[in-house]
Amino acid sequence: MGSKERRERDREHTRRKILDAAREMFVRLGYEATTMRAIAKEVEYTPTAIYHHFENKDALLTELSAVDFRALAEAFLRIGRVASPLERLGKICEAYVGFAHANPMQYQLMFMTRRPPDTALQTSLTRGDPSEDAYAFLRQTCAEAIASGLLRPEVNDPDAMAQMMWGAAHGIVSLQIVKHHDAWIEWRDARETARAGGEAMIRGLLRAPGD
Amino acid sequence: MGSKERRERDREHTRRKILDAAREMFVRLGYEATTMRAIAKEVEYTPTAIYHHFENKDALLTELSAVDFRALAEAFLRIGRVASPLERLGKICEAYVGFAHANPMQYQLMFMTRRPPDTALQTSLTRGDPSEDAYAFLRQTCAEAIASGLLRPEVNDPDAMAQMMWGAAHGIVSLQIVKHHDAWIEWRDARETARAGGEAMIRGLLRAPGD
DNA sequence: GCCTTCCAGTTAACGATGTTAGGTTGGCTA
DNA sequence: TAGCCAACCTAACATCGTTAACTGGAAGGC
Repeated sequence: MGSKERRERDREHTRRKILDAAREMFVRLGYEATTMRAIAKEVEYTPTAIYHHFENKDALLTELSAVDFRALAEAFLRIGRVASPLERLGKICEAYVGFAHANPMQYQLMFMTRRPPDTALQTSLTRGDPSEDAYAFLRQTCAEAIASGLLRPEVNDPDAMAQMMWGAAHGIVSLQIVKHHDAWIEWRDARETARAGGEAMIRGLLRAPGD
Repeated sequence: MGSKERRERDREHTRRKILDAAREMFVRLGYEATTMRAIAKEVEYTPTAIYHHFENKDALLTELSAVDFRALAEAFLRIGRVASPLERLGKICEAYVGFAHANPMQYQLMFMTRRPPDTALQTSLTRGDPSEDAYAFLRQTCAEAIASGLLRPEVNDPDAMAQMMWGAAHGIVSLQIVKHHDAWIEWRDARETARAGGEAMIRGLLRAPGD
């Protein structure tokens, strides 16, 4: 006995090896440029062996992305609940841009690539739970900011506000990921730009003083 | 005589046909999904014939993108110079998001796809000239806004400000292009979100009243 | 202890892709 | 009229993701 467990462990082991190799190559070369054959060679298997562990190339990406989404949500969770919603919003922006800066390729796969509509991601991640879903965390913070009464009366929709804040941060980092080679633009540091942009946007949402 | 001109006209004609077919299919199916063979079939040529008019598939995309970049710059030019820089900034934001909304696939190819560092785009478009370069137009408007003295003293860098504004608009529209299928987010209308976000950001850059 | 079953992994192949080498043809120029 | 050149074609190459069919050896039942 115990053999079944060992088999299962072995299977999990090679599965892990494939996943690790795929991650490394996706990050280094990009998704399109890494080949199933190259991944197989890296882990010293035949290309077809991968298909015994994953449905197809996209499934590799999907599984890796789920890990990254969770990592981002965890980075948000580390911000904690101590600060005021407005302070927290600034820290979320900072953490988000820091994540993108540290993992540009993962970021590209997570937020800059159109995926087929229904991947296994749906089932793998619990949506709406702020501990696993970064958007839910952001949205909740926006809702608290609105509830605090510090914001202008016309900003009363947590989703609209979350999408505004997310968009501002995402736009700044993603433009640089795509275009930072275009030397005809004098690019400023993305983290600094995002910080200033986030601050400006929050300030612009604030109820005018003495109102 | 005149035959040389006719030949040239013919060449330009088939070149145009190829370009048109490629544009239509890129927009309808996306860049990766449209095939040189499919384009060739559409214009009733052999795949190899395309290579007599364009270096490769990427060159098709590059040439089409140059047209789109010019179209965007023209849309900006139509805003004119009448309004105050701050008003103009709002209109730029509106025109930008409108363009993205009207041509999502082109937008994706222009601003959401990493391109090889040096394409022929460099030579085809005059950079820095606001009449052909949308970024230059935006930057100049930011510079005028700064010069107007209405903004906070710490915002004094036209490039940083331009990248902030651009990023905010780009982020909101590009997130929706990539993620609007993810039904677990209650997406708000991108144009409305971008309008409100742009307004908020400009307001947040303003010098505090009575300062 | 033997026989069956299962399964990780293999070999070989399929169809599709972007692209190239090497013709062929038909009109222009000298 | 001879030659040339540009436009286009046929055939093919290397590579891609993926599938069908097999193999070898261990697991499990009798």
